[in-house]
Parts: sequence; C-alpha cells; structure tokens
Amino acid sequence: MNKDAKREDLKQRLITAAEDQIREHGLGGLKARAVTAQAGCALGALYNAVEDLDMLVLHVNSKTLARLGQELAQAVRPDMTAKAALLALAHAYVAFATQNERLWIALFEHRLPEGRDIPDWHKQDHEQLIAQINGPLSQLVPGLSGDQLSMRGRTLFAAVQGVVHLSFKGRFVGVPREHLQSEVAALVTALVG
Amino acid sequence: MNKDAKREDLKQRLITAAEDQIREHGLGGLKARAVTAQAGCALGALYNAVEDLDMLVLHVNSKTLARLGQELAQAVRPDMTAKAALLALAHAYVAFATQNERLWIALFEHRLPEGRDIPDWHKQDHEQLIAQINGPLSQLVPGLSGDQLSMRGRTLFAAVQGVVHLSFKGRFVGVPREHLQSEVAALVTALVG
DNA sequence: TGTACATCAGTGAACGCGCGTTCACTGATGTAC
DNA sequence: TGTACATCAGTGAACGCGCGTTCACTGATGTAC
Repeated sequence: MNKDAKREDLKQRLITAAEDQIREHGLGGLKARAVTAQAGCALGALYNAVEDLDMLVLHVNSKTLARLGQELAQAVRPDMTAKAALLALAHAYVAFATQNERLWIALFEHRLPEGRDIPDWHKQDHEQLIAQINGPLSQLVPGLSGDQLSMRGRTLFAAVQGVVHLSFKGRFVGVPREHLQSEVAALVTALVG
Repeated sequence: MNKDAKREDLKQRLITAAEDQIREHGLGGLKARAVTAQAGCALGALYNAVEDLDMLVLHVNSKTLARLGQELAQAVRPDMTAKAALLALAHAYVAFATQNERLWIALFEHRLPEGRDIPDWHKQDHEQLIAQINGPLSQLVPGLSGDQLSMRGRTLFAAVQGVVHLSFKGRFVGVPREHLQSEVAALVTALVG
C-alpha cells in the first residue's frame, strides 16, 4: 500500500470508528482518544487524516445520509401512486431512524462552532436527500403552487422528524415506539390525503 | 429581610439571571460565573441557594412551562369549538416559542446527567401542560378510543414541535419563519379535520 | 436594651477534570543517482 | 540493484483552556441571658 492509499485507509478506519462510537455513546460521547484507539492509531494521527473532530463527525453524517438515501430509494417503486410512495418513504425513514437511532440524532444535533461553515461536499449530501423526498410530493395535493408544495414538503418532513425525535427522547410524552410507524403513517395520510 | 427571605430572594435572582443568560446565549452558553455575576453574588453562593447548575436550569424550565401554560390558557375560550380551540392553542404555542426561542429550545435540550432523575415538582409542570393540550383534543376525531385519542394527541404535539424546531434550527430545509404559523395551522387542520 | 456567642449565608481563590489540539521526535516510504 | 538522502505519516506526552464545584475563611444575622 502506498502513502496515499494508507492515508485514505486510516481516514476510513477513523470514520468507521467514529460511527461506532456515536452509535454506542451518542454524539456527545464521541471522544478523540476513543476513536483513535478503536481505529488503531495514535491520538495525533487523527489530525493528519482529518482537519479535526468536527470534520470527522461531518464525514460520519454524510455516510449516514448516504445510507438513508439508499434505503429511501429502495422503498419507492415506479408503479406506486404518489401517496403510496410517500407512505413508503415515511415508513423507510422511520425504520432507518429506529435502527440507527443515535446516528440519526447526530444528523440534527451536530453544530459547527460559530463562524465555521459547512463544506460543500456535505451540503450536497443534504440536498440530495431533500430532492428524494420532494419527488413524490411534487405530484400531490392538487391546487397548490410550486412554492406552497415545497413548503408543505418541509412541513411534512419536519413533522415526521418531530414525532420520531420526541418518541426517541421521551421528553414530554412522546409516542411509544411500538406505535411510531402507525402514527407517522396517520400523520402522512392526513397531510397528503 | 430575614434569612429565609434573603435566601429565597437570591434564589429568584439566580433563576432570573439564568433565564436571561439562556435567552441570550442558549442553554449551552449558560455559565455559573455569568449567572452569579448577573445575580450580584459570589460564585459559591449559587451552591447555597440551589443544588447545582442543572437544578437551576430545571427551575428556569419550570418557569418557562408556567408562562407557556398561561399563554395557552388565555388562548382558548369556553365557547370555541374543539377544532377552533386546538388551532388557537397551536397558534399561541408557536407564538410563545417564537418569542422565547432559546428558552423553548432549552425545554427540550436539557438533560440531567445519567442516573439522576427529574424531581417531582418539575415533572408536575410537564404534566400540567400536557393536560391543557389534551383537553380540547379529547372532544375530537370521533370514532377513536381514548387510547387512540391520547396517542393522536402526542403525535400532534410532537409534529408541531418538529416543525417549529426545524424552522428555528434551520437544519435541513426548515419552514421559513414567516410561514411557520400558517404551516402549523395547516398541519393541525389536517390532523384533526 | 446591651453584650457575648453561635450560626450560617456569602466569598472567591483554588482545585480538578475532561478533553481537543499541538509538537518535537521517529521511523517507514519514496526518490535520486 | 544498492546506497544516501528527503519527506512526511505516525507517535504520544504535554499543553491549555473552560468551567463546575469545593472549602477555609469572614462577617452579617439571629439567639440567649
């Protein structure tokens, strides 16, 4: 293995290690020492492979978004009605969030320190996901302008996000997990029916 | 002023100071030194008046919940239909969250360290709020059992919470603030209509 | 009412800890001849 | 192919900082007589 390949290999091992750490301890429990220990390198090597811990988190988040995107893509079939497609998307989304709870939460919780902005490669991963959801939605709720439609899309997404999030956190009275899928389905049906 | 009164007075000043700090810098920006400086006492005095910083936050949160409760109570009138009442509640809720953004976020963000549990006096403040929302809801969506109704209530609450939260944080594409009220109204209408 | 004593709120310097980041050093990898 | 040299990834001890919490001390408030 040459230098570049080794460097890339270490970077991937660090991302995987960080992923595992977040999966196990949550974003707040991500520590540079634990990550490098798991990745099998020295503490300082992290800063050779990656700018800093924040960037490592962004890499993990991009990976999570990509995996989520794949799940969503597999959930919709071309012959589905728009409504069925949205329900399938919501179902896949909830399933993914449930199976990747802490990684999913990290998507929303992580914030860059003030004044630092999100690199383009990561922004693109966000936009790709949004586009995937807006697709089926665009054929729905007749009588709405394009702007209204896109707005309703955001609302739908945010509403689902809220139901799932509160269910996970259990703050106030969240929806119990065993009812999460059915309640989200009811929510989506109500909003697009 | 006697000892007890002074003690209580300092406690209130600390709570107010913490409230201001959260309002200005968010929960993460709450520092013991800044709070005591604003309250006009020494650092150590905080631990005389209150168990620790976490408990101080809980006091602020209880105060916020009480204020929110008042706003909600004023929003509903006895002669309203259940649907109108829910819409009024939602409107008041969004208005309150908008005007108390960081304090509202603190309600959801704050977590006690592992193993420590929420004191009863604070739990009660939560329950009171839930009851207030469940009231109008209980007369709605006929054909649902009590359990289903209470579940739908949680979903509704969580959905609204999600839309507001994502709008504030601006993560992914949130609903722009100027459309927040109307989108939440659409959401509530869809869910109970 | 005045005096002596006890209590305990208030003080703020110091402690302690967690943890991200740096940096002088080393040794493996790659290049020149 | 072999040797000398340069580069730079990898190392991990040490740095530095933020910040919650403690604690020995002080002085004001309250009590006993």
